[in-house]
Amino acid sequence: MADGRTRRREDTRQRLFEAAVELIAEQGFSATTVDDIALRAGVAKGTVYYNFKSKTDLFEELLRYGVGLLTAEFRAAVEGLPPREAVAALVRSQLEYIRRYRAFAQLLLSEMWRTNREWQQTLILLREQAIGVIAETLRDGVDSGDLPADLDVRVASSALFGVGLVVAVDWLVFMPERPIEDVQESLLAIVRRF
Amino acid sequence: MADGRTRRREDTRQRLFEAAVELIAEQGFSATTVDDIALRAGVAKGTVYYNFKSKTDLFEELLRYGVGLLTAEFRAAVEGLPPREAVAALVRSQLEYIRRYRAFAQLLLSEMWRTNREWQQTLILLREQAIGVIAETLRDGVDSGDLPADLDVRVASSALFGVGLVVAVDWLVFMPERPIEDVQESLLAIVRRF
DNA sequence: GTTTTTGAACTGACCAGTCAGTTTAAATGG
DNA sequence: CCATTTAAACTGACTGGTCAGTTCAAAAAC
Repeated sequence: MADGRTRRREDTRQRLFEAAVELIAEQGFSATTVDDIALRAGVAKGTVYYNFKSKTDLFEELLRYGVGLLTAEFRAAVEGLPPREAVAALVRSQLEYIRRYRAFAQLLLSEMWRTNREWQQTLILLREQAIGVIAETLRDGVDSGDLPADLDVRVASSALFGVGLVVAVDWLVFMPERPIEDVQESLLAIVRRF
Repeated sequence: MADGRTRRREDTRQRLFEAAVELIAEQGFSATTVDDIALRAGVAKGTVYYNFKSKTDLFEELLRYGVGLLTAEFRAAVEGLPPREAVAALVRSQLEYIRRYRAFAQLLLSEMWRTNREWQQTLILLREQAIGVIAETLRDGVDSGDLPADLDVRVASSALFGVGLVVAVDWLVFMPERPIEDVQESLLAIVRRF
């Protein structure tokens, strides 16, 4: 299972992910060359094609991987919490996730609302996956009466997701010196009405 | 001033802007070719280079033009209004602007939080220009006591701008059937605490 | 007659993807 | 143990295609 080969390969894929996510967040997908990615990851170009079908495939797997992590954190964060606290926990975990994987968040922000790209379907699916966890939480809150009955769950959950993303990335890009607690507080204040 | 020649030229530039903004919003800057832009604008490739120094130059002028329009609308919207109404007017005019120039808004959303692109400086400057109008309005509100004295104007104005952008684009991309009044109301609800 | 646009041809840089060859980890077997 | 074999993992030069940007003569618009 964890023999030297698979370990080595996992390590290579990880390094390729990291290199790709940074470069694509900085420059965008098309402006990032496979040579760049290989160079930053410290591997040969051929290795990229040994590990991934194509540049696009690398990107799609990267999206799946990153959103998978986020979704898992969301699920862990709300586990067993009553609705209102669960919402606060969601906001907190989104912020922490974005601080940790800032480049990935920038990449999502850049690509999430585009149209007509080849990976668009993948991204819409992943978006629904992440927003789905938020929606479940809000739904529970509405059903249990903790949240207002007239709350439009679909709208509220996608707004929550989008607002968190943009506020967090804006924070990291333009006012990184600001402590995370402040940002948490501002976001929760904005969002407390849910 | 407005003779037939300059008018014709303005018209050509306008068509090039429109073609470019749509294509770049869909695909990103690098993936959009000058041939594409000329084709969609219904113009020869040579015309692009007669009217603009380069592809990058076209893009920068486009950013300046689009943000200039937004800033002008902001200014017109707050003209003579008391602070709290002015904030509502800002939100409303941002939404209407984004509905009208959806592709440009998508483009801003994609490019605004990137780093290391050639036009990054231009974009930061333009961002400050637009956010500046919001900040002035909030500042006035704080000074006159209509808004809480402890409001962090810098943070609040950039949050206001970012939240409006992401909520509006999300609306147009994922729930276009939803009436603008609903979205206005949700946004104002989120933002009313300012 | 001047400005603007056309359209086609051309150049040179750049880049995704390929593939024949090399290195490395681990399995085999003595 | 150590030597040999195997195939997985990686390498990097190379190819074929693409595209930004240039040029220009001729036409169209004013």
